[in-house]
Amino acid sequence: MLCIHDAALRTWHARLVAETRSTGLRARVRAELTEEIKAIARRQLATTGADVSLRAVARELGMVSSAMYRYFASRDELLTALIIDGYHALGSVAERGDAAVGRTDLTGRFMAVGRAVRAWAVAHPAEYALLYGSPVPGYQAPRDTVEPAARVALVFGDILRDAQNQGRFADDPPVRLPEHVRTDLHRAASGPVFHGIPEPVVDRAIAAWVQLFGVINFELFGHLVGTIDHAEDYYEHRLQILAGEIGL
Amino acid sequence: MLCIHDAALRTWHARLVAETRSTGLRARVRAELTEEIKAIARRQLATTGADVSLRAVARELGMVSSAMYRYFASRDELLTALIIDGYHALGSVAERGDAAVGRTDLTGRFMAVGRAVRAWAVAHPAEYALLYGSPVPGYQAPRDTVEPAARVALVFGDILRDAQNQGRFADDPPVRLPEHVRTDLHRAASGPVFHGIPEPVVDRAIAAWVQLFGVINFELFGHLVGTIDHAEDYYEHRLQILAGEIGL
DNA sequence: TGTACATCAGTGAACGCGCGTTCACTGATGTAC
DNA sequence: TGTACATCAGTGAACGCGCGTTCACTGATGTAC
Repeated sequence: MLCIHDAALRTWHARLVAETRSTGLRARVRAELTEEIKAIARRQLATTGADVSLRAVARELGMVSSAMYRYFASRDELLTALIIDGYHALGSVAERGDAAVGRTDLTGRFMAVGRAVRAWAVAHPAEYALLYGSPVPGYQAPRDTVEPAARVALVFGDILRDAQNQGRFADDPPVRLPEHVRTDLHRAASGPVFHGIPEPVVDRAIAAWVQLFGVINFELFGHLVGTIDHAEDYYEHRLQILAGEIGL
Repeated sequence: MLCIHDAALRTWHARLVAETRSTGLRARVRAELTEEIKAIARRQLATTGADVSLRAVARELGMVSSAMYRYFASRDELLTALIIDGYHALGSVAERGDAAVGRTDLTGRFMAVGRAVRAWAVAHPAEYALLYGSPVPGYQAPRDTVEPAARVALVFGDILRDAQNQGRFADDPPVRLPEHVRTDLHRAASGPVFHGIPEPVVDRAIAAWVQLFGVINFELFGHLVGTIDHAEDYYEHRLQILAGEIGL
C-alpha cells in the first residue's frame, strides 16, 4: 500500500473528487458566470459581428478585463464556445421541430425541421452568420465544433432513413452519376448522417439542404431584397416543393 | 453677356473642363493610385476579412495614412468601392462565360455562366465573402452597389429570355403558387432581370440560382468538408441537373 | 514665353479610442485533519 | 469544532499594439493671362 503524507497531494486529490462531483457552490457559480459571459458575448455579436471583445464583455459584466481569463483562456476559446453553443441550439430546435410531428408524416417532419432552422436563423441572425457566414479571418475552428455542427443534419438524415424504411425510394429510377460525385455520395451514404440511404437520394437530399440554407443566407444577407419580399412564404413554398423532389 | 473677372471662378471653370476631359497627367496618376490602393486592400481582404485598414494599406504603399483621404473619404467608402468592383468583376466573368458559347445552346450557356461564377469565387474567396457572406457589422451598403450587384443576374435572365423566345417553356404545366409567392414572382417577372419570363419558370430559376450560390457558399465556408470533397465535379453535376430542371 | 496664382498630393504630428494578454496581488471560499 | 493551508475569483496596472480621422503644412504641378 502506498502512503502519501504530502498535504498538497491530498488536497489535489480531494479537488479532483469535488470537480467530478461538481456539486459545490463555487462550481455552480462558476458555471452560471460562464453562461452569462457567453450570453453577453452573443448579444454583442449582433453589433460587432464575429469581433467579440473580451474587454467589452467584461465591461458589461462590471468586471475587469483580466477576470475573463478565469473563464476562457483566450478570445478564440470564447468564440469557439459560442459556435458550439450555436450549433447545439440549432440542432436542438430542429430536433424539437421534428419531434412535434407524427413519425409517419415524412413531408411534415421535413418541413417542420426546415421551418425550425429558418426560424432560429431569423431570430438569431448574428449567431447564424457566425455558423454559416464568412469564415472569421485568423480563426481556425477546432475539432470540437465538428460534432455539434452535424447535429442538425442528423435530424434530416433520420427522416430520410424513415422514408427509406417505408419504401419511399423503392421505385427510384436508376441514375448515372459522374465518377467523383458517385465516390463522394457513396462515402456520404456510409457516414453517420446518410448511412443506408441510396446515393441518388443522398444527391437530391444534399441539394435540397443546400437550397434551404441558400435561401436563408440570401434572405439574411440581403440578396432577396427587391425580389422576394415575403421570405417566409417563399421559404415555405420551397420546403413543400423540395419535400416532393426528395421523394418524401 | 455675363463677364466674370474673378480669377478664382475662371480657374474653377477650367478645372471642370480638365476634369471632364480627364486626360491630364495628374488625373491619370490619380486614377492609377486609386486602383493600386484598391488592389492592395483587396489583397489584404484575404487575411483580415472585411476589416480593411486604411493604415495598413498606406503602410504597404509606403505612404502616410492620412494620404489615403485624398483618394477615399473614409474607410467605408473604400469598402464600397471594393464591393462595387467585386460585383463588376463577377458580372464580367459571367458575361464572358456566356458569350463564349453559341447563342442557341442554352444549357451550355447556363453552365458556362455557373462555372464562371464558381471559378471567380474560388479564385477570390475573400472578395466573394465580401459580396455574399455575412454582412459587415456597422456597414450599410449604399445605393450604388445595387446596380452592379444585379449585373451577374442579368446574364442569367438573358439566357432565360432566349429560352422563352425559343419556346422552351411553351408546354409548361400550370402551377398553383401560394398568394404571396405569386405576388413576388409576378413583380420579379416584370423587373429588369426576369421580365417576360413566366412566373413558374422564374420560381425554378431563382431556386436554381439560390442553389448554385448555396453550393459555393458551403464549399468556401467549409460546410462540405467531409461530405463533398470533389466540389468542382459536384458543382458541375448540379449545374447539369439544374439546367434540366429549369427547362433549358 | 514668363509670371502669378490656384490646385493638389503627400507629410507629420496629434487626438482619442480600442484591443488581447500578462502578472503580481488580495481576500474570500473551501478542504483536510 | 477549530485551525492551517490550498485554491480560486477578481483586481489594477501595465505592455505593446492597432485603428480612423483631423489639421496645418510644404512643395510640386498645372493653368490663365
